[in-house]
Amino acid sequence: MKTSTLQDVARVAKVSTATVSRTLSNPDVVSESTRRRVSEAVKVTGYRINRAARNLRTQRAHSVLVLLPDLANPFFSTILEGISRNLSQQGYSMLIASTKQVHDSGERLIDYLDDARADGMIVLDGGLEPEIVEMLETAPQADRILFACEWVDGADFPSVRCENRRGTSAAVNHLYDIGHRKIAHVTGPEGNVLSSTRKDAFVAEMAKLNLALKPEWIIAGDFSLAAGCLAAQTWIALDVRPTAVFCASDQLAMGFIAELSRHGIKVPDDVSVMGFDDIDFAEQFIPPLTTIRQDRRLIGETAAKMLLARIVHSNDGNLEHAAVLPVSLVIRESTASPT
Amino acid sequence: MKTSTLQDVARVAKVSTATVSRTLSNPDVVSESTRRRVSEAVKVTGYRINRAARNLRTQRAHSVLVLLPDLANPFFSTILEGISRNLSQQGYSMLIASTKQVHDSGERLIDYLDDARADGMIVLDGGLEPEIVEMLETAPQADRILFACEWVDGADFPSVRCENRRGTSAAVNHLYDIGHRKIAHVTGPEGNVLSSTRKDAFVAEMAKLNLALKPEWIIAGDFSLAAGCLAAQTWIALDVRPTAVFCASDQLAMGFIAELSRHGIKVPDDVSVMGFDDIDFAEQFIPPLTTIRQDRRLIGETAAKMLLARIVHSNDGNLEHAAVLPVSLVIRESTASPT
DNA sequence: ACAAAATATGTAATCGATTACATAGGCGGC
DNA sequence: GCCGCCTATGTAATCGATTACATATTTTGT
Repeated sequence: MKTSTLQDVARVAKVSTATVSRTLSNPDVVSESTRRRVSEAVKVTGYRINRAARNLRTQRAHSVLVLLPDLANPFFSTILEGISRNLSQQGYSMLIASTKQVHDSGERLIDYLDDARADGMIVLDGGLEPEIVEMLETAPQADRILFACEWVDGADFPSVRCENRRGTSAAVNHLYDIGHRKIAHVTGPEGNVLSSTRKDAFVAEMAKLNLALKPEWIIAGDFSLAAGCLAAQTWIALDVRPTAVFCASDQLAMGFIAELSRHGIKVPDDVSVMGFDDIDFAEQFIPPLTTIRQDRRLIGETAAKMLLARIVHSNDGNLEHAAVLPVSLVIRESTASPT
Repeated sequence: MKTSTLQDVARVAKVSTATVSRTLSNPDVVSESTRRRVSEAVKVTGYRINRAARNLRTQRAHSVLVLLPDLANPFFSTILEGISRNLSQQGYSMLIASTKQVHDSGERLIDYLDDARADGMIVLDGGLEPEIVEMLETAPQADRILFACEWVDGADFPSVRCENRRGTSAAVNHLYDIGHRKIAHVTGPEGNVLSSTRKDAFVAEMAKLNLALKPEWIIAGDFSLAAGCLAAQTWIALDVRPTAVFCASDQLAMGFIAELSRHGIKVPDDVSVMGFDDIDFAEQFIPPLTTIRQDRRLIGETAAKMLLARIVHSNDGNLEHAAVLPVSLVIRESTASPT
């Protein structure tokens, strides 16, 4: 049973292929009666559009590439869900690749756009190497690239972000409000925009509250559980231990707490610990994690919406260039007043 | 700057498009000198193949759809990484969709294959509704559908699985070996093949060891953290509390332990708890989780390899139909001898 | 009632790569 | 020197949908 084509439908409905095509993509311009005949013929033949043919003719791939730093990182799955939901509503498919892998395989990122595999690209990785960013910026398809969550300083791509500064300041203020005066910060990876944004905001907020901040209270990490463990060891070794720790990610916070617990140090009794992100597990962690919540599904949906707008009205000047999404403080049990 | 086509390359190299195409896809049949001229012309023109055109002509999408039960579930990300790695090596792209979403949007799953969007499908969801399974089975493209991790009882799709029975028996034996005689089991969701396979294996192993097994020691769950919490409440309420609990997933085990901890019950001091999967977080959990490890990346790679073999040699009878991948017992700190 | 406009449909070119078939040239064998 | 074979390349049809343009038909305005 070969799949049937527009021709087959046309034959059955006794009209031209042009009419069938119009009926399907722009029903208003055909008469009621033909519309019915064609619909009937579509049903009879079991016609399915051949996307390769349409893509060739329309010069559209009807799909979008989503680029992750690392597929195995669960942080991104909810974002993907948001993206996917929005794309599929509009008849677009979602391609996934990881920057690591693309890089390893020697493929050029821009190829996905160049070779008509994807109409646009959502990049969830602000850590692309400068020469790759340069390549993306100068590519003719640069206006169909959008950054989400992370971004690249100095490059002018449209982007979706969350309120990193406000989230950081809310975190510091929460700790301040419940009585902490010595607060440490575990950062994300060196060179990452989120890391530096949150670190800068942290320093600024501490200054604003007139809190002392020793250099060694800023502990370098990299968003991972493992880095959180290391950071805990660093904290343990401090002469003066801050009574509260604001971590740049929930995973860091969990690793931090896990390591403390191995040393018999209790959270929040002995030290308060906060994360950032509100990943699914944060609520189930022991203790449940106080954190800054990002609506990851919304980030995904917004990114998809903005990118599709650019793909569809590529020449329109009135396109939103940056969306900043709200975050919120979620107080659970990993923070408490110092004793 | 329009992107250049085969025609452009042909013009520059002063050969026909046929020769250019051959040079690119089958260099052996063209002479050394033309090969050089064409390569040069490709470089000069910056030629990139147009995949839509090739896909149309070759009747291949050069992409594979991966279907998840739920995009937001982190269990799958490493599997995806394995799939993606293997696909991109072979020049294939990875499309992602979730069964939930496809279902909600009223799309038919088979459409992805029908309309030339994807050449094959890797399904990570054994819980598809019977009418959907029926549709997939009877579709002409049924031989390009492969199940991984989960499968559907009664349907005869090629599949990649892990040794669920052996893993379960290893778990029970570990608990037995360290001295437990009363062992409970928290199951996965009703109707899921993994749930029933593991439950049956659990019952069988208990019998083999001549251990008593009260019906209420089999607690219904659904792989989630939340279900683990509920199961803990059930366990707490038991007249006779088993001294060890084997959970059908790591998330269950974590929820279980988290809830116990809220009731002041210590793991492994008061009860031993095991999971299944060895998700990334298991090692960092407090206490680090004893579990059965599945190599999720290998599952993904194997699935991709098997599916591609079917896509490329669709008529070959010698195709592997089922791969069963090894699991291993990982002993950490959530299990100990009963006191 | 007739020109003009609006509506409905058909004809055929087109998107860009692949490939069956045709052809040309080179070479060896007899 | 002729035939056949092999190699390298070109010609042109093809995949299936879209759409500019042409044409036929109906409606509208005066």
